[in-house]
Amino acid sequence: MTENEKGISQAVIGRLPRYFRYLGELRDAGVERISSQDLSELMKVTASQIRQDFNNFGGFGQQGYGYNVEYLYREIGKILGLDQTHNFIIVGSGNLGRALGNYLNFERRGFLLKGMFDQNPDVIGSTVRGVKIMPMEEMERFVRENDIDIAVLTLPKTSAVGVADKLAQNGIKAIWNFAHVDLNLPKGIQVENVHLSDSLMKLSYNLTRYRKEQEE
Amino acid sequence: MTENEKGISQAVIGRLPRYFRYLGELRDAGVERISSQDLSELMKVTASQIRQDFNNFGGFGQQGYGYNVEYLYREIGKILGLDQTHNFIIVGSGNLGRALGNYLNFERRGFLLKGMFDQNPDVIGSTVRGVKIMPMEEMERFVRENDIDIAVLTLPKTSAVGVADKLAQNGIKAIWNFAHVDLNLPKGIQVENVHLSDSLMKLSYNLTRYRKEQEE
DNA sequence: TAGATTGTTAATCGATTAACAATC
DNA sequence: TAGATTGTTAATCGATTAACAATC
Repeated sequence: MTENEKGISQAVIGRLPRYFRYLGELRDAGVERISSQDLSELMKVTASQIRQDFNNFGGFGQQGYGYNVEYLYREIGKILGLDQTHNFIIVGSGNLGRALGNYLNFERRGFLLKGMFDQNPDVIGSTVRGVKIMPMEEMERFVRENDIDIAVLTLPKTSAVGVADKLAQNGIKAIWNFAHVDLNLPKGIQVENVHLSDSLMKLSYNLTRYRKEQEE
Repeated sequence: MTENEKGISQAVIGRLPRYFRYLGELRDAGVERISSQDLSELMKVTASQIRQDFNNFGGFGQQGYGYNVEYLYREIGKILGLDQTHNFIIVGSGNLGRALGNYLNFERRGFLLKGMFDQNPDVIGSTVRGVKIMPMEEMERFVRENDIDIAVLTLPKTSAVGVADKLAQNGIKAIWNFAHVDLNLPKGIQVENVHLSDSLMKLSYNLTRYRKEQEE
């Protein structure tokens, strides 16, 4: 990492996790080094793009040699902030919230589930992987007192905006938003949206379009 | 829709679901017409982009008037293929698979859950919203015999590739892939990836970066 | 008709790809 | 050293924004 990481486009950032995944797999397979050319064939992107992407963060390679897989893997991990731990909570403990709470891989990457919340008395008090589901009323205090960085919003869009505002007021740093609504939070609070139905509609578009083309 | 919808960029397509959502909300709020200017302020994009996007599919507006909300909403729905029904199955009936199976909104958009599959004997035989979870061995036959368009893959990446290949061989048209692996399917089979951990890493990057900037 | 606003062309901006000199 | 491959500049491509004539 260099001093100047500002202004790196979201296009580049969006590709980092995929590089990270491929490099992790190469490392696990015992591969020591790889050239941008070989990686490009594996990942089906251009070698040019790979080199440009990495060079946004400084030089990780060596002329005539390529990239050291282990080193590059770790550096990208650092860029992504995976060398640190982040405490997170899940707000909305329905099916999706509980599914995410059960997903163990997040822990491996340094994301630690500290609490879950819901307003449904039937689920309050039960646990997911040892983490208690608490009533919504306790959320604000909990965020303040437990050094919570990230909140995962898996609740209906009607309540999502209000909850997000409360979280913002209590010092949350980032929101992973699964509610089907755009949140409008103060600059400085990072929001990453996962709009599942949008994703399904995109699939539907491509499916429909392809069919029509076949009919022509 | 015009005859020539080929070559529409994925950038445009990716924005359609968001237009659809805003227009649906406007319609529900009883708004009859809207100008690209007003919509641009609401959605925080440029009016130019809105007009360009819509004009990819032909003219939906009227000079001096703007766009009729109801009409535009329906037209975008059609473009997205939401005027048709699609049968889908869920392969992998763990927490995430069951969460998606319980998500009722898909039904409202014409996506009909016809079957779920798993290899775990503990869940086979149980139901999600009346839909039975069947053993994996029955998947191929089921796809062939029940006019299944879309398969949702919510299973570990180790089995995802093999299952996707089987689905392809049995005539699946589209795959909504939640497994953390890139599928490599014959051209013509649409794939939409939802890589949740990639999304979380992006959030982590932005969070980490913002912090570093503050420290400077 | 006059005013408003689209549809569309032109200008700009940014991202991707190509090329190659630097260097291991 | 010669060969390989990066880092980086330059060229191309595509997407976004601006401008405005067409027209309701």
